Amino acid sequence: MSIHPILADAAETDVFTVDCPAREILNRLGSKWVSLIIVALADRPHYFGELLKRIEGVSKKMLAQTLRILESYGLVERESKIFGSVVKVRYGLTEQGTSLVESLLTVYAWAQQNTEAMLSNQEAYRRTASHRGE
Amino acid sequence: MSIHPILADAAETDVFTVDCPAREILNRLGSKWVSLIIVALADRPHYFGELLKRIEGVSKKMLAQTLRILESYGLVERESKIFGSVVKVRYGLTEQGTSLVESLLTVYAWAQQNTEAMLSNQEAYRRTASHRGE
DNA sequence: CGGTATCCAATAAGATACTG
DNA sequence: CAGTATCTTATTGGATACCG
Repeated sequence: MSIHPILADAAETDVFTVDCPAREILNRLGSKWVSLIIVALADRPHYFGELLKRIEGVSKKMLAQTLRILESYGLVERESKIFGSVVKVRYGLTEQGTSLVESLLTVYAWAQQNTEAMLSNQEAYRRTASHRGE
Repeated sequence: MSIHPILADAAETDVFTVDCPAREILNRLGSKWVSLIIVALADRPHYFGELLKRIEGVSKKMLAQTLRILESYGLVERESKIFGSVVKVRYGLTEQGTSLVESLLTVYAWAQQNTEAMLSNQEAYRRTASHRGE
């Protein structure tokens, strides 16, 4: 197998280097809620409350905090809308944010197709237990 | 924009659900070293020491621990080889592990192309500081 | 509704030392 | 060389309460 072109490119802005900025970003994308929020916004913008309900398990704190980070990166944009006396805030992907969706969905699809095999493999691995003193 | 087919599929094994197994896996993949190790193994198998040197910043502990997790999932396989009196252990991707590489590299490529813009956007965002009491 | 502030728990990760 | 064990620190995430 030859070296993948993207991997070859990586040798210049080397992700394997400690001070690679992209490595920082990758770590951010890997945080518990980031990709989930981006994927949740993939089809259309959502209001804060909608996201809170759609993404089970996320707290207001984490949702707000993560949206703030994504906004700072320019992946997500806020829009306040007035409804009578209440203000609702709608979040949507920017063009840059949208450009990430396709890649994330590919990983998601992979996860959905491979999770079962991975988990059963893991169980078999544990039963072997040649690596634990039990 | 219509709902992406993958996202539509997701409605069944719903990633937005708290007990979605794929969500757990996705979180695992997002941990600090997992994707980096898989990408590092993309072109060819590596010995433990090679990985330790290639992936800057990783400690022996984290490398061993993460490799153990990937092995348990069946994404990575170990092979011990005898060289005279010393034993070297070579790690390589399984077929399943290889099937993940392409998706990961797409995200990596995106990160490398967008990191600069994101970081400068973030700096501008901080300067605005309309969200901090300073 | 859409947040913030504060405090606390869980987990991930790092340093260091030791082993076959 | 390729780890493991132990301890400590850093980072994340969650619960709760309060605010405009």
